[in-house]
Formats: sequence, structure tokens, C-alpha cells
Amino acid sequence: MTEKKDPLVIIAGPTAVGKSDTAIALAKKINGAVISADSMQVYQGMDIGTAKITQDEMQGVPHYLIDVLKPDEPFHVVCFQEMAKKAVRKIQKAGMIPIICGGTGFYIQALLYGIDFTETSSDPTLRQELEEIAKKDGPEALHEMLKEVDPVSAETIHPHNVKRQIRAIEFYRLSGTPISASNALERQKPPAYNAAYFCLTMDRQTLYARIDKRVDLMIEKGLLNEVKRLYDAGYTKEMVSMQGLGYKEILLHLEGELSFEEAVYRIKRDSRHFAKRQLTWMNREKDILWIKREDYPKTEDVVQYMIEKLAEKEIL
RNA sequence: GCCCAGUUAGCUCAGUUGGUAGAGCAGCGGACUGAAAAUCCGCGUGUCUCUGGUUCGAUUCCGGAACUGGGCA
Repeated sequence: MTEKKDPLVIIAGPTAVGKSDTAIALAKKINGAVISADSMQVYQGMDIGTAKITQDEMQGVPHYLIDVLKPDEPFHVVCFQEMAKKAVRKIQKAGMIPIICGGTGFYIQALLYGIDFTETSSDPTLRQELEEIAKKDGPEALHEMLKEVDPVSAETIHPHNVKRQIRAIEFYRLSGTPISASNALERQKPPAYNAAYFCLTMDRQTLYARIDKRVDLMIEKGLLNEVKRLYDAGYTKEMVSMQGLGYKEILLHLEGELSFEEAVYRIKRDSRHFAKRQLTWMNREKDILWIKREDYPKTEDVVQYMIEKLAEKEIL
């Protein structure tokens, strides 16, 4: 407790709950700058489907980690962590307060707790090999492999969850230690910042109605054309960016596998599922300050509440 | 008006040779530490449309009614 940790404001919550607006309103009040914690808004040319805020909407508030990559460039937690850390420092140097705003809980966790990913990297060739094994001999074959090198992970990771099994095996191959041991260690870390972790939420029905409406709006704004443009530019559904909600479905439609109607239906449905997953993640995060939109219908009320909390935590 | 077919979970439909029923989707819950808008897991009681009859017992068989869809007038 000798040195004081750097301040950090976090605004999280499910998709369509109103995070971006809140972040801008707060930033204007407290001289803040926004760092997007979003795995899709980093990509250029993906504006409508990610509900990315426009230059106008930013109202002069600086934004980081938006439009920084081309859709064929890789992006993942470690990229996020590095870039976000840098952005935090830069914002602090400018005498401003960093506001993390986004719905990717995993990313926020990685930054907040300073999870150490550096001891291993990733190995695309190995991943591919393991993927083939899963395809040929079934996911159970991978599970058998995992059991040998990391029985603890084999217990926790479901045999059908190919992605997580691959990562666990990869981790062991590269580091010589089981990922389960590393995770157990990392889990004990205290937050690396003096953070106020806000999570916006609202009644499920209202949220779902907002999601459906927002998807309709995306269609009106020309999501189809946006995806067509990306498709024509040669971006394919194998890319991480094109697995974003709204993109993968429209892509299937463009390739003739889905009617437009079905694509839209799926975007709405999967966005609802996504929102639920986001909430599940937040539910188990520690020290979250929940804000129910029913209790604070106006953005200015939310901001007012946040400022009170920030003062309590001596962030302001 | 007549003739067929249907009516079972929020939706689409199985099924019960008569012993009160189950899939997919939706919905709900959960996991997650270098793909995370990804990936994966768990959860199924509902007047079996209503109403008479046969039967120890009917959602199931028979009669009638209502509604829906199709055909003929």
C-alpha cells in the first residue's frame, strides 16, 4: 500500500446497453479519454455492424483502439493488452483519465489484472495440426492428449471444446508447464490499477428489444453493402474479423447459403445470446459496480452516479 | 354449404398398438487466462382445442362442436 496505483475507469456491459454514449458523457465531465475494449471495433471498414461511434459522436473526446487494424490482421487479448497499456500511459501523461469502454470481459480482465501472457506465444502450425486431429479422430482424441500433459485442464475443459483444448496443449508444448498451473497463479493477482469497474445492465426484455431494433437499424444503414465491400476486397470468413456478429451471417448470405431474412434473424438471435454471455462473464467478476438502466434512465444520471463513486475511490 | 387434413411446450412438429408425452429452435442458467462478437456445457409439466360416449383408465378409439389450412360448389 505504499505506492498508489494508477486510476482507471471501466465501463462494461452487454451489447446495446449504451456504453459508448455513457463513456463520452463521462469523459467530457472528468477530462477523460476512451480506450475501446472491443474485439471488432479495432478493424477499419467495419463500422455499421460493430455499431462503431462516428467522429461526430466522439465530440472531441480522444478514442483509442478503434480503426487501428485492417480486417485481415490478427488481433487477440495480448494485442489488446499491449495496446491498451500503452494507451493508458499516454492518456495519463496528457493529464487525462483513461476510460476503458467495451463489452469484451476477457480483454478487460487481462488489462485490469495484468495477466501475464508473455511466457508463451502461439504456434499456428501446431494449432493447425491439432485441428486436423480433432477433425479426423474427433475431439476426444485431443482430450486424450491433453489428459497426458495436463490432467487438471483435462478435468475442467470439456472434451468437445476444441479451441480451449488446443490452447492448453499448445501452452504445454511451448512452456513445458500446464496452463492450469499458470492460470491458478495468475488468478491470485490483485488489480493492477485503482479501478472503478462499472457494468451497465438492464431488464432482459428491454435489452433484447434494443438489440433487435439496433440490428434493424444496421440493415437500414446498409450493413449488406458494408459486408459486400469487405467481401469484394477479399476478406473471407476464415478471418477473425469476419467472424464478428453480423459479418459472418451476411457473408453466408452473399455466398448463397442463407436467405437475407434468415441472416438477419440469426444476427438478432446470436446478438441476444452474446449479450447473455457478456452478462455471465461480468457476473463473476469481482468488485463490479452494477448500474441498472431502469434506475438511471438518463445518461446524465448515470454519469452523476459514476462521478460520486469515482470520488469515493479517490480516482478524481 | 359440402368433402378432406390438421389442432400436443413460446414456435415448428414427433409420439403414445388406450396406462397423462418428447425433439429442434426460442427461452433460461453456466464455463472461459494468446481465436472471446470466438468456443463449449447444462436445463423440457404442457388444461396433448373443447365436449359427450366406450373403457377400470382416453391426449390416443367413436360421435359432436369450435378454430385453421386446402379442395369442390
